[in-house]
Amino acid sequence: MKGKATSFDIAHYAGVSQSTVSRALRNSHLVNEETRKRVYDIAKKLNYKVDKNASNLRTQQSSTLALLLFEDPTSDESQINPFFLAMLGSITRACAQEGYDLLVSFQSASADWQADYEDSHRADGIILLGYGDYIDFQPKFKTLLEQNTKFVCWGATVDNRPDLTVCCDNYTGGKLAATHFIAHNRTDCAFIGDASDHSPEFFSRFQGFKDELLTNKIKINERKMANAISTEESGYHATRSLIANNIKFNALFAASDLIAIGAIRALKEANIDIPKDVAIIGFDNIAIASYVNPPLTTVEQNTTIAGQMLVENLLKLIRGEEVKSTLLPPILIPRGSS
Amino acid sequence: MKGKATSFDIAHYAGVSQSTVSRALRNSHLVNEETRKRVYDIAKKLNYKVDKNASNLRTQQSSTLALLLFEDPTSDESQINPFFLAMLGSITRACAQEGYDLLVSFQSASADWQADYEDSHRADGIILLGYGDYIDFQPKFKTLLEQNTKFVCWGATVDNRPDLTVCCDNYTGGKLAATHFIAHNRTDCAFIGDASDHSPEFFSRFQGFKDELLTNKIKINERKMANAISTEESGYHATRSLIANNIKFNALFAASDLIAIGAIRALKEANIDIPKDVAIIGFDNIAIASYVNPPLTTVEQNTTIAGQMLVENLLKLIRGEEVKSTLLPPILIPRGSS
DNA sequence: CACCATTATGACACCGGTGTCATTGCCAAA
DNA sequence: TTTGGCAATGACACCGGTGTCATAATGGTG
Repeated sequence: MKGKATSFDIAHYAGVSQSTVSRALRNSHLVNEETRKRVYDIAKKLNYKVDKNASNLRTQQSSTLALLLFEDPTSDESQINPFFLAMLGSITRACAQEGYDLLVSFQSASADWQADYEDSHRADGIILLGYGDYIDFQPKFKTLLEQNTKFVCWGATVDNRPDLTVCCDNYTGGKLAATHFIAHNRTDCAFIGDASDHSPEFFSRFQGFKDELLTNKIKINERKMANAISTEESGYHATRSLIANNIKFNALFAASDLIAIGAIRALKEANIDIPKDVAIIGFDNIAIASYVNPPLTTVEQNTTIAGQMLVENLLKLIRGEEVKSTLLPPILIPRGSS
Repeated sequence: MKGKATSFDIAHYAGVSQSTVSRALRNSHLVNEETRKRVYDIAKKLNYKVDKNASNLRTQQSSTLALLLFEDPTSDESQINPFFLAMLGSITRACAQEGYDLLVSFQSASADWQADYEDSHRADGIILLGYGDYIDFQPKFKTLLEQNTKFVCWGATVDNRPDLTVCCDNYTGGKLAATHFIAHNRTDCAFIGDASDHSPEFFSRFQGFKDELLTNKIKINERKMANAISTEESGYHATRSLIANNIKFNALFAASDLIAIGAIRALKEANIDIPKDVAIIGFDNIAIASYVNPPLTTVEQNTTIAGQMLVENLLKLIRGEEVKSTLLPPILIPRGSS
């Protein structure tokens, strides 16, 4: 046998028509049990597999989802944010569970990625995953909506369409951090992250943090805030600049664990003890968080559930079912750093 | 316009035949420059994308590679081995660079995964990635070879076909660890991993370690060896059992970083100081390694290069080019734990 | 025995491209 | 004027399935 077997080959050996083979293999009730079995056996013997391209072409769907990972353009090329890797893992699992394949692709936010995967019928829908400056995304979201592309995204809000977003309740997460500091009498707070609205997730975390402090009549000094993107390097430098400017604080809320880990490095270098001098709370609960020294107190986002929700909601969209907006509850994980 | 635009729509608007549209969009020199431009403009306006299913069906190839990740069946469901996540990241990048899409899928070693992706024309080739008991794999490798499926794998050797394997030089890596211990006068060595040949990678690491010690007239006591799979938990328990059995050693070589990290936890709990009482070396250099306390000395496998080599070799196989066997050089990264 | 419903199957168009071959128009060489 | 060659394009089969409609065989009923 040269090349791979087709349904015609099976039809030939089974002495039936190709139509019947196709039906038999899809367990149509229209085919005789005995015939079905004969076809199955021959298919197995020939190592036959349905040609997905032909099948997809005819049925106009692919049983495949595409995951587009947007990287922080400034981040180190060789390392991927562990939080997204964890998400990738859970999304892969969720897809497998639902019988879908997953296409994974890295994208830069500025590129022309809109709709490429879905328009070309490579995927039935798209999952967008990334921190970053979501302002770049809004016009592209519009294009996607216009073309009726099925997609969901993590974190970013798409205007007037909360059903397209799966997101941790970052605001409440920020409040949890503040509550924890207050309970431990650490009220001289600093924040490292991005308090502007370029990064809506970091922004919400900060808002929750600030508001909870205010509820307790504590104000956060603007000088005790530094910008950082979600990398260890960035957290390190932001913290160093606070220290260099002789800014004092006894509590530090970092918008992500990577930032927090960078901050720990900077503080240690400056001989500032954690948690005695400064208590630190991060965000995400990436795997590393429990292994750093001291172990990092953090606000957990459950990536397993997040991945499931993204896949589940996207499939609902594809099937035309109603989707409710999804806010995942954060949990504070107290460890040695606070 | 209902539904997505096809090349016939473009042909209609451009006043040419569909054949010409197809040629124009693929930059055939057979089409007039002016026509090409007109077709391009209309395609852009209609947001046209070539239907990959139709295209793949006709050309009998998919510009897609499949990555099958085999998990240690006993490992925690929710966490993925960070080393493989790093590999996944680099493979994704390498694919993108070569203009290939990547299908990612988790598999259990025992399942019927052979050839599914390639036979169904979803992918042109397969990358197999996983630690684990490769004995399960051998019969499946045979099937793949018989069916002329294009594949490469990480770590596992496929009989008589070294060209199908990309692998770190684990033996040399093991020697590096031994050399380092000897240089620091730590000669009372323990090993945690799997010294049997169920796991060829761990086995080679151990062999290299043992042989280098022997070269220096040092023998490793069998009682100072414990089995573990590549998880933190497993490393923790293996180390605890050594301690419980009152086995003494001043150097510990762990077959992977996760094992080493588990070992660190067990040793700390037993108030054994690292590196004063026991020096530790791991293997992989996962991201966490530099953040644990103390920072873990380890033998690095360069995941970026590894991913590139896997993709590159697979593409060569697909194109029918010759592939040489690939052994990647390990590097010892000295840190605080030794 | 005629009639109809039911079951099992075959024939065929179709999905949207790609590749081959035929066709047309035009210009230069014979 | 005829012939040959080239550039540009169109017509059409084909990739390997799926879905629809037509058809054949079977059995039960009046």
